[in-house]
Amino acid sequence: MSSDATPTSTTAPTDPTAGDPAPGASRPRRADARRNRQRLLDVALTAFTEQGIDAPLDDIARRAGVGIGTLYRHFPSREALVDALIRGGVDDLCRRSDELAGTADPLEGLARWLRELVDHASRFRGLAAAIVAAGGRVHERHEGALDASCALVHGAAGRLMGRAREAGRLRGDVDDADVVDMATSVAWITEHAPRDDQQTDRLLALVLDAVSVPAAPRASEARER
Amino acid sequence: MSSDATPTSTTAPTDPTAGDPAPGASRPRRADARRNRQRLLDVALTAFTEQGIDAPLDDIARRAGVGIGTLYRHFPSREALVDALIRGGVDDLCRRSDELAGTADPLEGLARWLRELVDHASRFRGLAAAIVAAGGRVHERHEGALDASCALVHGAAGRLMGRAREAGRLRGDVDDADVVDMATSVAWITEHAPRDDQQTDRLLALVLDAVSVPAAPRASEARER
DNA sequence: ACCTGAACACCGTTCAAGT
DNA sequence: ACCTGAACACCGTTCAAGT
Repeated sequence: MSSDATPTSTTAPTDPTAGDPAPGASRPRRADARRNRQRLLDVALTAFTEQGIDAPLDDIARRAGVGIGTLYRHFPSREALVDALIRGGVDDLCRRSDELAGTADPLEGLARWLRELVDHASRFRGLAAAIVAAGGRVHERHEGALDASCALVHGAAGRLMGRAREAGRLRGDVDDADVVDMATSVAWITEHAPRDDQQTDRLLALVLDAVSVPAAPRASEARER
Repeated sequence: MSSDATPTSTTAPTDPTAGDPAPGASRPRRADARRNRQRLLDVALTAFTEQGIDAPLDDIARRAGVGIGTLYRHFPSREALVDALIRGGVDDLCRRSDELAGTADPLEGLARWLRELVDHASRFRGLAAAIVAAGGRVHERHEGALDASCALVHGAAGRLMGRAREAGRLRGDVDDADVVDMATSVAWITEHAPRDDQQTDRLLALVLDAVSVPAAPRASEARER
């Protein structure tokens, strides 16, 4: 409760992507390093929330009371810092995907989840763009720090979409990644061109409408021509 | 033919927004100023095409053979430079809107135009984001240099959408600006996360599908409940 | 093992001095 | 009326020197 947004547990022993060294086992850090890392995360969260994802890094280091070199030691790129901040939210989205897989109406499950994805991508200015960029950079050598989180999100989305498709409620010809991109771009639009309060819901409803199949009219055959 | 992309005629006497001084009449410039301005535009077009909309301005000035101050004198902001470059394309879009208003199927006219809008917004990296940002910044005091172009685009889109709506082919509850934003975000997605060649068409088809009403089934009444 | 901050690079923007 | 470029500000990133 002290900080309502502890982004990552500082030592997640089974974090699949945290370890640069022996994968899987993130060795214990020195006490001051742990403290510095956590301070940086706390300050960065505030800075990104206030100023967006491009907030100056030296500001963050200074406000956290560490040298700029320490920031770079813990987070070799801005993206790595962003990833550490959103990792908790990504985990939440994965969990929610499993929960919502139990929804009676599979399309409603997908709809709710996409809405949570949009909220997630709206956490700070610039995040939606970073997410989409990570999604479109799978084949590069310099792997982005957000790639793993991005893959998790796409996986979670895919599970719900597979279910909706099996139930005949999702169009067979839509690309799963397209749906994730479109939903993320709803967050991006709302961020750059906020027009009114219903905008996010309206746009998301449009996306869902476009990719879904109406509830079966008679449960037998429904020729669509 | 010397430069296949002369972005603006250097002295458009009736350009509605070019004149900072007496509106409407852009006074004749000195010969060297005209030349410098045109050189800057030529170089900027190349630079933006190659490196995206964030290409360094001093590079552009140097390659154009002028001092950086000259660039700023002609284009007080990066956006002003971008606007000058796309103004021709915006005019084209407005003309095309009028032409396509003659299409037999009003929905197809809209579809074609939106496809051209996407191509326009894809001209250089970063442009789609700039367009959406301009569209969402109408109420600010520091008016963006792209605002006028953006308004023209929205106007052109609105004409085609009004026509489609009158013909009963566009859903009554969709916001015109939403459609423009969604189409532009298609360009943005393709730019950041290019997955395959059909992506743009696929995404745009989704958007159209979401906002359109299927061709009237029997021409009489079609209760939607 | 970790921290520090000076040093460098890069880019945007202004403005005094010129023609 | 227009051009120039030095000067300043700002930010990212590295790395030698420390503990």
